[in-house]
Amino acid sequence: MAVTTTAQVAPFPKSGHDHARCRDWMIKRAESLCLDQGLRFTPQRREVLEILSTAHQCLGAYDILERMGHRDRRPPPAAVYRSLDFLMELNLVHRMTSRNAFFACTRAEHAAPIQFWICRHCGVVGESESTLITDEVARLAGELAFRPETINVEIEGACQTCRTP
Amino acid sequence: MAVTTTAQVAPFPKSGHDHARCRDWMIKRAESLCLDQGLRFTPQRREVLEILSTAHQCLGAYDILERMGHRDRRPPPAAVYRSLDFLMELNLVHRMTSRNAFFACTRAEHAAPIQFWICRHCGVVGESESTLITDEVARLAGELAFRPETINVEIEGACQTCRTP
DNA sequence: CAAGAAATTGATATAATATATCGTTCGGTA
DNA sequence: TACCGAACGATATATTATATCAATTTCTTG
Ligand SMILES: [Zn+2]
Ligand SMILES: [Zn+2]
Ligand SMILES: [Zn+2]
Ligand SMILES: [Zn+2]
Repeated sequence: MAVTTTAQVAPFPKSGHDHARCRDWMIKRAESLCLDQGLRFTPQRREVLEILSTAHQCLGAYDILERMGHRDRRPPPAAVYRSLDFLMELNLVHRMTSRNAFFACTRAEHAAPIQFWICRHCGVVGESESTLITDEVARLAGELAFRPETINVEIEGACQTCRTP
Repeated sequence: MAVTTTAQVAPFPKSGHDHARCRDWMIKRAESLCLDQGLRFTPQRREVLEILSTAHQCLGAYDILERMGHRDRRPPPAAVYRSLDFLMELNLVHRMTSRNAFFACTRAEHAAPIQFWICRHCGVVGESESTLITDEVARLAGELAFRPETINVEIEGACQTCRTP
């Protein structure tokens, strides 16, 4: 495969965009993905993904929990983690390790390892997919005689919306 | 400043190297750094750094705690976190967010943001300093209209020692 | 449909990580 | 010595995550 030096950049979510549309798209994608793989997109898993995709930002597991089940009939913590594990396995949800938080993936495909961008002010998360970074990690790994298995890149800062009031 | 496409790579700690020598070097560096800046390198802070630099791998805050004070007279959790905060402020210690763990920095200077490499088997941590990755992050940030403030790159995998038994 | 297997969820408890608060001690300085 | 601020001790609590086992639901097969 050819190694390109250009990166494909995912759009950072716009400030005025329609969250409901995002959410519907992500839910439909989850449905078809599960259908294809013979997996069950249960109501609980759906609810977790709906909450994350509507929020469109990082949420902690207990933040998600608080929004589930309409006060009564709230599931135990383990249920949230189980749903999150399921969704992360399918790359429908990612974990932001620097915040112990989770967010819904906005990309159609994951061709390569991705980079996460999170705004400190509004908590909105963007994703990019730079092959250049991936290639450089591979090159460094060679020098270090290290075999990489997972690559985690998280950049915190300020998004455009929060810088231009 | 010129932008180079080569990266400066820190040595990954060798399997047979002398931990005591590492530790002594790190302690001396901390001493001189605190002296320069008029900061106090107290016995508690020293003990935390000694533990981390001797271990030469990621340790959780409570792992560090267990090794402090010789069973009796063990400080409370907050004390460890206070020392870690102090040491991280000086870049003498880094936090591995994907593991909620801490390790002693092995570099003399931090010219640029660094990348962390951690072996899943032995827990040993290496650091690299790739300007290429930093530059690419800056370029992506421009496209995303994002202002980066912290860049966290963590690569998990297998080190050479653990792959060649 | 009935029975059994497998996956999912509920319920409870607990582990692991991190912070808040406040009073005391320690170090340097006037 | 008296003072001030940094550091520490003590206690409590918050936050994040997992373990275990029983109950329920769903799927499979006869
Ligand atoms: Zn994604
Ligand atoms: Zn923002
Ligand atoms: Zn370092
Ligand atoms: Zn190793």
